[in-house]
Amino acid sequence: MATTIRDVAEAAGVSAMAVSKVLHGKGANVRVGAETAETIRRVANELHYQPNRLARSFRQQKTHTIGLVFSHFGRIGELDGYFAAFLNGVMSATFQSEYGLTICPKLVKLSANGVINDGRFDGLLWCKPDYSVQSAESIERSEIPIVMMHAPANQGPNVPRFCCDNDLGLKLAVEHLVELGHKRIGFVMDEFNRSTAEGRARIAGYRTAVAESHLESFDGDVLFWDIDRSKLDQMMTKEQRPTALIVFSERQAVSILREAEALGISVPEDLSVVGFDSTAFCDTTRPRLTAISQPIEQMAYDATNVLISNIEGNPSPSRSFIYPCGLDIRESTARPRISVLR
Amino acid sequence: MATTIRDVAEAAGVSAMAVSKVLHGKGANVRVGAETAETIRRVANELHYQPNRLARSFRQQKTHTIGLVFSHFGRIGELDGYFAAFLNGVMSATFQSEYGLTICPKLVKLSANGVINDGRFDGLLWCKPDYSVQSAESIERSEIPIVMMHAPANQGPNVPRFCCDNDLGLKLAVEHLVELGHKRIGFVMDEFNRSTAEGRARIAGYRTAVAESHLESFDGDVLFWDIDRSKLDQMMTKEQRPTALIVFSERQAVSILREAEALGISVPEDLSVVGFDSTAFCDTTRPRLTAISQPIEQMAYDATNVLISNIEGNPSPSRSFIYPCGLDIRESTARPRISVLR
DNA sequence: TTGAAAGCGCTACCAA
DNA sequence: TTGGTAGCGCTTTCAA
Repeated sequence: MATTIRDVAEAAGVSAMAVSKVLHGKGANVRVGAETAETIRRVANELHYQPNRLARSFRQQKTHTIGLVFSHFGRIGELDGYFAAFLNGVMSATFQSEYGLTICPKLVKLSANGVINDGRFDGLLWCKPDYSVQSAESIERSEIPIVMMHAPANQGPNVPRFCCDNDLGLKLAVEHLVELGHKRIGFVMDEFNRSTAEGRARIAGYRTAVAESHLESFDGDVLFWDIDRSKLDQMMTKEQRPTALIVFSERQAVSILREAEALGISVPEDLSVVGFDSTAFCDTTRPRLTAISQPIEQMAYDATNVLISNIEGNPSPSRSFIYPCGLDIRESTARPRISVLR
Repeated sequence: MATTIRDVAEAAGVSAMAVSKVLHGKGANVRVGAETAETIRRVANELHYQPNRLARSFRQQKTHTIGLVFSHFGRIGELDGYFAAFLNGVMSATFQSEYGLTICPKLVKLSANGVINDGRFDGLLWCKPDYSVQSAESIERSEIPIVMMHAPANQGPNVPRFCCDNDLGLKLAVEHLVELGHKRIGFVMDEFNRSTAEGRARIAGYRTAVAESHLESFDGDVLFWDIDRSKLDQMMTKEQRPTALIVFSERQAVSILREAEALGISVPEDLSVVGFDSTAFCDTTRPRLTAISQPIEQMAYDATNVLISNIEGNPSPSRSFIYPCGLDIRESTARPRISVLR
């Protein structure tokens, strides 16, 4: 069995309290002389004493661990920089403050119910939340701080939320394309994100931007693409086809690039493509991908730090943190061919 | 304060034991009638009873959590598929068995000492281990199972270890290049991995493969590149320059591709490049990257499952699990230009 | 079929 | 300057 604080105390001829004080600085009133302290440290070392973190956490009601919750936790994409950037931000903040980071299974089913108040975490970072009633209730009843990533400002429970300015991002993308001479600009996303808060926010941003640029909307301007891959082909063979597509994510944008290649549509000559989440990855595609940027790592870093502040009793007012989007122009966008413009 | 098992017991007019039995099946000797059980469940529900996992873990000495240790935990690469594949394997195994997964700070400094026996984890997955004496001692003294990833077979502590067949991988790469007509093949890696077990294994594999193919070794055949970027330029402007480079990782291979582009060296015409870790990412580079493959996700999945088996008392014999490498030929390798062959 | 008691390892609180 | 006591929430063990 592992050496306990009592073993050390006994061997050093002192009380358990003295050991706790010397090794962990606990026990505000307790004072220990320099010699005694030295003995305690020596004995602890000799016995290979290892403080039991579980017992300490239990006693102190403080685990120094943050839980990471994804509303849908499938696979991590190998093909985009999003998760890496996100995790880099989260890890750098948690590790700076010497917290641990735990990723839990089954968070979907539980709607985080089982995780919010089970004592394991000092706080929860919730990424891409859904807004089921059940979740909202759990969150309201939470005894630990919660912070949300990619949660639009004006819905859901009242916790700090971090989000990029989707409207701005889409506006920049549409304006860039319009400047190049595009008149028919489509938006492509996967079926899943149709029900996501972020998905809806981006569709809305797209429609607003298109309207503000006085472009005509057209049939199938928002394409849900992952179910039926032939849709893209159908769309592109129409007489009046879009000359540019804005795509929900890097990953999906790459799929579009490949699909276009397979269909003999050359990017950017026959079709301009804009992605979302401009990471280093966009420089590796061919052609290099023009993309809307959001400062993912910074957002994750800030969100985690706000969470930690809240945990440590410096509450930030529960409010929304909105980050501006940018547009990184690379090679996948260009003037449309005249022939296509009709 | 949170509802405890005693609150429930009191409200239901039974003992705490009865509640524990009904809600968690604990207490082998305890029996509870169907009606009483129903009452208990109802009351627990009404009071929003949430079992305290910390207390349970503490009592049972079982946390249902696995610790993830990296010998050097800097940033996750956004530009390669390695980490995503690794984490996908680990997560899918942990979550299937309903374990949690914790990533800890400061693992470098502590050499995992502080983490091995502090009660937080049921087992440890150690990735890319170094072999300091300190680490070895900690591991020997560990009271929980440990499994190692990317640990060569015949060195370090006696725990299950998972590794790819680096010799085979390098052999395949060299043979492929020799078949294409290459005579001078270099190996490129970063300074850090020089001291890594895996780094040394790959250098050794490279040298063996080159020798077996009866190629002459040459000055600077193993290039440590990240410190001094001009080295590549120097090497490529030599009269007798390598016509092909095998690179330690995807990420570094991409850097080489870019550097070559910047220097006006065209790949694969003037220089063939082979990477290590063939993930989907290699299809997105330009030119698409020929790469040595190892089944990262499968290895991570298997390693995690072996760890869980060990935790749950079905020890696998502590032995090495070696996975074969393959070679995925894409576009970054070709016959060398005659002019270069001299 | 049920309950009481004891204690996991540690630290807040109170007493000396 | 030091130590004892009690108890965090739960479950193991023993008694009824």
